[in-house]
Amino acid sequence: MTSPAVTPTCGEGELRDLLRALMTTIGDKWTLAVVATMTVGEQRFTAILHSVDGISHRMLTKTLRGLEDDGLVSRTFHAEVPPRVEYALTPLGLTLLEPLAGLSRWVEHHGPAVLEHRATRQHQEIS
Amino acid sequence: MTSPAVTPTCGEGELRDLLRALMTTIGDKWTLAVVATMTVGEQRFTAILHSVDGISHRMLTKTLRGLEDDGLVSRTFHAEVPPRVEYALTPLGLTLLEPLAGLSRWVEHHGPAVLEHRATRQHQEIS
DNA sequence: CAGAATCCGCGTGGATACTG
DNA sequence: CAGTATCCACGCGGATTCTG
Repeated sequence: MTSPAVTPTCGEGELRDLLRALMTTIGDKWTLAVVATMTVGEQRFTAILHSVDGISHRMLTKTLRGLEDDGLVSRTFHAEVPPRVEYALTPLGLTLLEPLAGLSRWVEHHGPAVLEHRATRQHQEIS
Repeated sequence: MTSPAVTPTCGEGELRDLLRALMTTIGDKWTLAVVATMTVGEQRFTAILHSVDGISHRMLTKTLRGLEDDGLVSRTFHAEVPPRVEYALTPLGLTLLEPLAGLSRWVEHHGPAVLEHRATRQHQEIS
């Protein structure tokens, strides 16, 4: 058959463009890991820094800025000494977890198959 | 509350790592658009090239290579003159459309809200 | 403790030209 | 028509340093 019955929601270029814009955001190197870490609740900067493991100081700041700009994460600054900043998923951010879980399930089921395909690539890599 | 009830599937670092690896793939600049285009059925190289609009010759090749390596897209080469190559989503590739549609729905509902947040960013950009 | 600023290497992606 | 190869610019991301 030349026309599969599967027709996902994306039909117009507008939506596809917006979709890709957000995918680029959450698909970047650290955003996903940070969001995953924050599902456990409000976290301090250094707590996230240590949880994510591998993320640099600077990248965590940038990632959180991005999430904050998107309205997915709230930032609460406590002007104490020493200063304390708490981050948490906003209601909007929480809604993202559902489709994200769907993707996660797909990875659980088909991820290994993808990796096998990558390993046994047909067009062998040049010597 | 400090511990939301939402606990997505991702709990272990293993899965989160794999998830991010695949997110990076499908979240890259063109993969999503190409997959979306290919939901309509088997396509020739140039057909996709014109459908995606904005993608360069070279990037389409690389993107298709990636999808092929992942086993999401099949490549059929017809040794004729002129040569003809047809690409189609594999069964595995088709399974990806479901979670992708979930994400697409999220973007439909909450995407505009995200864009508004981006526009009215709290920490004003320095003059 | 949180984060802004600087420097820099590297990968990505665009334009172009060449092959089969 | 489909794909590869080369060149090059830009932005991401790491390491480091400095401030409140």
